[in-house]
Amino acid sequence: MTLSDQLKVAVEFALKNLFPDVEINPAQIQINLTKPEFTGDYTVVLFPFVKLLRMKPDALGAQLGDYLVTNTPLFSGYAIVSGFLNMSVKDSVWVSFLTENFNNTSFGLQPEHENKVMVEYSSPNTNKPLHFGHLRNIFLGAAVAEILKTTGNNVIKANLINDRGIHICKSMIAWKHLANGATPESAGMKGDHLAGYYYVKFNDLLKQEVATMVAAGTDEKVAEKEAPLMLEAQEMLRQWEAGDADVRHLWETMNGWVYEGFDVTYKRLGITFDKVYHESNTYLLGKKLVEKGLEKGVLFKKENGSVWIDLKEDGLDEKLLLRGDGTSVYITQDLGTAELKYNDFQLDKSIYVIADEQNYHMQVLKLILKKMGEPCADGIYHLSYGMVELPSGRMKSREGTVVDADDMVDEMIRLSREQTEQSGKTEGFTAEELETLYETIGLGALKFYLLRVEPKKKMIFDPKESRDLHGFTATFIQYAHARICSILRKENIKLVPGTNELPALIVNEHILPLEKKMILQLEQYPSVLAAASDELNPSELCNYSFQLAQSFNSFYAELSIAKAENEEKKQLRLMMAVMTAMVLRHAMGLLGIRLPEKM
RNA sequence: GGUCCGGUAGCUCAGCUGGAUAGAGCACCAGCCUUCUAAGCUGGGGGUCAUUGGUUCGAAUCCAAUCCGGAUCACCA
Repeated sequence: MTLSDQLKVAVEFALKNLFPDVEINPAQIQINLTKPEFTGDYTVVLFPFVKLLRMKPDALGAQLGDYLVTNTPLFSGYAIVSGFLNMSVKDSVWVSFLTENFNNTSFGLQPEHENKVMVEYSSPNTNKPLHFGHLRNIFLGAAVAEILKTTGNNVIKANLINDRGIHICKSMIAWKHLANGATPESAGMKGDHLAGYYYVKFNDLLKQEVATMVAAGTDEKVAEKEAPLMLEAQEMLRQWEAGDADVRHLWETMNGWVYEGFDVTYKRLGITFDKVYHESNTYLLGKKLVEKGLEKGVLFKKENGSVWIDLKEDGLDEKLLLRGDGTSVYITQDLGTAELKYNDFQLDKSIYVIADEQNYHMQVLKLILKKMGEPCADGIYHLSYGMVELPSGRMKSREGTVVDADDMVDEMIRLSREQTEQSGKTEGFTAEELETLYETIGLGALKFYLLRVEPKKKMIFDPKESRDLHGFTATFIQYAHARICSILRKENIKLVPGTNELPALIVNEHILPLEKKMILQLEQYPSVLAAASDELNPSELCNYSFQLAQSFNSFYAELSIAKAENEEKKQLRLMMAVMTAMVLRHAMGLLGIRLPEKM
């Protein structure tokens, strides 16, 4: 239990004892951190009780303060400032918190339980390489999965690969027409980039066809639907669903290239999955569900054979679930996948990390499953995040403004190399260690940049700002960690969790403000973790870690650890340093960001 | 038009289950390397928390209306 929680319980108990006749609602007890400009550590807000008890704030504060100081072992004193009761925590409490926890590898973690949660993220299409928008998705999903584990959940990380559909057929057709049998090897390209190249080519050719038809007098909308290439793509999709051997063969070959390309990128990003789903395997399940829905009368058929659901009662519209020609649409396969996931793992919760442009789609998906009485419906949760935009506006593949994921990673690593070399800090590393360091810094900066903003907010990716390795960045946190490691090296302390040996001590000295600020922040970590998990919000860990590193840097500039005033102080500060490094490592580790020991 | 999301410093963002004088980073200005790593530290300027009204001891935070920006409402995925 955190100190803040302990104080809350103590206040509740105190009020009950002091005023046994008055009913007090525990939810009204408000504990804040005391603002730095006042004396004290935690603040009890007195106003809610002033009215209830018909007492003046000062009188109430004095009674409550006296009670807490006398009847709990936590506080050394209190001060009342305009309706706020500021409690000062005993130095000995801070010291024992440190001694008990500085080396505790499960600090902040909650016990495991049976709750099964699937987090689906990444979910690429196999017609083009990963781009910058995918990176926000991937980092967010991976981080949320790790964060959920800290609160004891049994987490399954899943990737759903969108490997079928008309868009896939488009790159296949362009490849057939133009590639002359090119392979990733012969073209010297990553497989995903090769497929993406032909996807773009298809759209170029289609545009030409449409332009020709419009010039010949065809209506533009009609031309877009009836251009020969478009008809060819639709025909290919039908052949694919019918299992045509040639089409399937080409499809398998090209998808194989794309997977090889994705694997390279995932590996580089440090991203893994426990389970990979392919929509080519799930869309038929979706079709079966649609049939079931028809039998149940939840769905209905129109004259041309297309299948729909009526959601007007729920304030939505009619929604298409199966085309007139019997082929699936986007939501058909999603229905199947939802059911499959649930049956595979008996999920309590199924989290979809998907951009907010699909809020409506996800709302409809959940509603349809619910109406059909599928048990998987209740656990579906859409973790909706805002799109990544450029300062000039939205990224569009057709306009070539999409930032490629592989290029972005290269650029960040190149940048960290450049800045490390500029600062002349390359001594004492082997060439191999330097490469690792550049990757750690570059990738860390990229992940942090994308995770530091609250997920639901749309974010602007400013290439200039993202190049900055100062301030609110992973680099700042990595640097603080490297400084701690440097100190510990000199003191011959190895930073291996659970093995740090420092003498337990009783410090009689006064804890200085800079010291207390750090210990107080360390004490917050469990509640920060819990909040990040509750809200599925990794940015809380970014904010917290940055503030902790900031406090350490201030502390570091003012007070020496190695040359502390006496041995007791030195041990105390070493414990603080060890614990800070461990907490930073843990928090950043959840985000997939490594902290170097030297930089 | 309906629904959903956002609007806080020049820029990017915290703060939003109501609490003290609204915080960071970047940028700008002035200092700090003979002391554990200056990718750092210290200080400074910079705000009508979109607007208006309401709720109350107290509103950036809650409610209502309005304005601005975005997403979405396809036999695309």
